[in-house]
Amino acid sequence: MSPRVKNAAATREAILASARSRFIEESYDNVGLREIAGDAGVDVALIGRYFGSKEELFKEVLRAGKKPDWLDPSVGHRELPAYLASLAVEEDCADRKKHAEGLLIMLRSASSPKAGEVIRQALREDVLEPIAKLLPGADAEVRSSLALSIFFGTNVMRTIMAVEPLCQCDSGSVRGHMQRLLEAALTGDRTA
Amino acid sequence: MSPRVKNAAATREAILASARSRFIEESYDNVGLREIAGDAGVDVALIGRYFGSKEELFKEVLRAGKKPDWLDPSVGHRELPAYLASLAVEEDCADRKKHAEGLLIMLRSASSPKAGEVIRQALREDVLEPIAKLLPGADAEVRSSLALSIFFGTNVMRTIMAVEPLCQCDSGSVRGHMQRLLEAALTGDRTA
DNA sequence: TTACCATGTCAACGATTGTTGATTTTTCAC
DNA sequence: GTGAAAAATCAACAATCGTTGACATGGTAA
Repeated sequence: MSPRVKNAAATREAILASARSRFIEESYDNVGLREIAGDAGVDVALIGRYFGSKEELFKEVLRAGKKPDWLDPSVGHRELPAYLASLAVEEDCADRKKHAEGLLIMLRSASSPKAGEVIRQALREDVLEPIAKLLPGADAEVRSSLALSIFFGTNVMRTIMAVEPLCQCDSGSVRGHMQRLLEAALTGDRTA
Repeated sequence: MSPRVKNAAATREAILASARSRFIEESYDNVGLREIAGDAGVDVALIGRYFGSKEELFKEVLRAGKKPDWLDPSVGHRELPAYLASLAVEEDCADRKKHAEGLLIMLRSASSPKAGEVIRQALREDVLEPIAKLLPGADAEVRSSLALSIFFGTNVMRTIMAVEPLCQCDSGSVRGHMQRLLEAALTGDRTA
């Protein structure tokens, strides 16, 4: 077959985009390099040439999707639950949707030996610590982790387990539930 | 090598036990039949003979681990949060530990195409519906799903993502957090 | 003992995977 | 236009996987 037009930057970007799309919908182990290459309209070997290995491609997908300032510092810790809840169900805002996809990528491939360590580090540095820095109190890290538990838990049920009651639920309702749970997670009060 | 003692029931059980142990600690795709057979001290081919295929072996692991009456009907829906919270951290009670392991198996392999459908069905029939049946109110299924979201979420963070603040946390503390979140999930009140 | 069937082992298949080296094609400077 | 380098393709590798059929071994009833 006749080779495609030559544009290193563009094909690299195409591979990266295809990889991201695949990793959003399937686990690290269940995504083949040939699928990614096929989506990008490129031969498999190019992935090795541009990214070295599958693991490094995955690393690059994570790195390309992250934004250091994703957590708007202007949001006080009081508005954080609503903010994180909207992050989970927002379809309009491209930024939030992209960030939610990034978390979904981590969730999907979390139990893969190859991708696991990369994910754990990215989760710690890019997600957990920024949230914890916004929280007052001593056990900020614990509550930050709990908040992410809420996010991952609902995403497991909705996206991976495809549990109908939570899938068919309208976005507003889901957002309400998540906000309530996030408030319980972030404010460590024991009013009970 | 000289064949082992011949005991069909025992070796079948040994394979099942080894498979369960492996599936608790690794994803469906990352567990090889040769590992399972090795743990059981058995040739790989025996797995095929006794269980047909890897997928059916996995199905059998799930089926063997389930208990129809795991949710004590005597527990009122008021005590349910504490009951489910203890399920997550209990190390003493063998029954609860076993059931928690079963949920962990589902969580670990949830994003595997082969095991996914089996898991979704087992989760619906054996976990979600029993909980929902115990809950009063109209949206019992939704709140049941939310409760399981809490369980899966914290387990993702603690076991799969290995997030330190939640791992090093003492069991009592984790149980307290989970109970608080489960109460928020199960009682759908909007007191805010 | 001897025949027989259940039980267990061995070896290999076909398919798929990530990866690599050689080859071809395009692009661009001279 | 020509040559060299970048870009892309092709072909094949080695490893692993689940699976299967042929073969060997054990227990057991006649």
